[in-house]
Amino acid sequence: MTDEATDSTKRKPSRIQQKNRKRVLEAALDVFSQHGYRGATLDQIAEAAGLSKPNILYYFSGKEEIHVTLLNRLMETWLDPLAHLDPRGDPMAELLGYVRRKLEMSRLYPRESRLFANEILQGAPRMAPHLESGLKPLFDEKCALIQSWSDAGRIARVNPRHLIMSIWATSQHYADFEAQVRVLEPETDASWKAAGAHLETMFRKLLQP
Amino acid sequence: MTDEATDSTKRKPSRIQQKNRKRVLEAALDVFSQHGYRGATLDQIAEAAGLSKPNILYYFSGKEEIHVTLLNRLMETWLDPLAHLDPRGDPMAELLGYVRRKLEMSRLYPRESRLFANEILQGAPRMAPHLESGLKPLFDEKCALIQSWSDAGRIARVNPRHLIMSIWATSQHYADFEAQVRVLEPETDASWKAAGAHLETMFRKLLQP
DNA sequence: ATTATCTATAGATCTATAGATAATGC
DNA sequence: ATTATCTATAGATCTATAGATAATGC
Repeated sequence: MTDEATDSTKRKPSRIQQKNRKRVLEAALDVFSQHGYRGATLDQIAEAAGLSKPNILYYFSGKEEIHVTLLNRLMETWLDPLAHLDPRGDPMAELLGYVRRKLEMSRLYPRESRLFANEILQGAPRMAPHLESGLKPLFDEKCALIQSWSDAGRIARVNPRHLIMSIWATSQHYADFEAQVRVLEPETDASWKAAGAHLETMFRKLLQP
Repeated sequence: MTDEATDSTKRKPSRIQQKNRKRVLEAALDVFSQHGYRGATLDQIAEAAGLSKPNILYYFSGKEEIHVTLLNRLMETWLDPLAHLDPRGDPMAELLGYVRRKLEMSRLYPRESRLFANEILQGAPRMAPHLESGLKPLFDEKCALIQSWSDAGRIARVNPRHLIMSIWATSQHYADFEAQVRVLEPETDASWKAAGAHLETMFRKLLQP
């Protein structure tokens, strides 16, 4: 037998397979992050990907599979900064570093941030399981870590859950509400710098023992 | 002449007109806030309003008019807490009061919060003019006020624009990301209390001169 | 031989309107 | 007489598939 033992229906993806699947996902990220799941159409994705609509459905079984694939891929990237909160590091440095990395992700990956925001905003219909299985355990673990730092007096007394949520809220705001930020503070570059300084000050003061 | 001088095509709305328009708007708030503009359908709105679909279009000229009407109405309510930031009050009390009122609005009007979030997230296609004409002047005015408080040493040195955005981000997070908050912190009542305490502490520390 | 792409279109879903009928207010 | 509601449906938009044709890899 020459099959790969795991699944006889699966063939190794060709070069073109891989490349075109990536193009579709890249285009879909654009479209889904801007219009949400239902607001996005295969036509828009096809146009953005430079492929025909039926051709897209040759690579993915349907609209939903594209969306789910994106969400699954992003989950990991998205949790990465939190996962790197190091129990052995200096608490203040670790937490401020986390804030910085999180803001950096908003700056560099605003589409990813908006894709998630859209999904959560609409009740997380396709991501609820992932939140339970992926996010929650990590969240609980890091809350315990922060709690231990707080108990040991290495940072101020603070509610770990709401601390983390505040970090998410403030950093993601700049990506998710970009259309509003742009109106209120048109100087983009300066704005990101000022945001970083502001968040560092805010969380430093909050956490100072 | 017996017409009302302003617009001869307009008649005073009947009792039923007013009541049914309200029912439609109430239902539409439900549906739009959950699915976004394109994700919402007139069928869903009609169902939620308990009216037939053509009947809804008897009261509104189309889907877009319903959405725009909602956004226009909400803008005022939404800006109200910021508008009440009083130059004559005690700076710290005013700002912490603002935080408290803003969080309260998230708790009491999560659908309104999500309606706005959806609109902004998708680039504010139907609200950009309102942001410029309604939000921006008020925002600039209050930023100047906060700056003057900061300059006078009555609160700590702080970037007013990013302070306000942080207040928005943290308070609205609890409404907009409710689906996620629910997973991570299932005890709803306790969560709102803890959120209030957390935000008060955070902004008090930030603003303490 | 297998993989990739295209044209054409089925079938579902949605917004909106036409036109008839019922309810309401003088 | 005017206002409100209903049935039926036009016309647009969308997802997905069928089936033929072209390109690629042994």
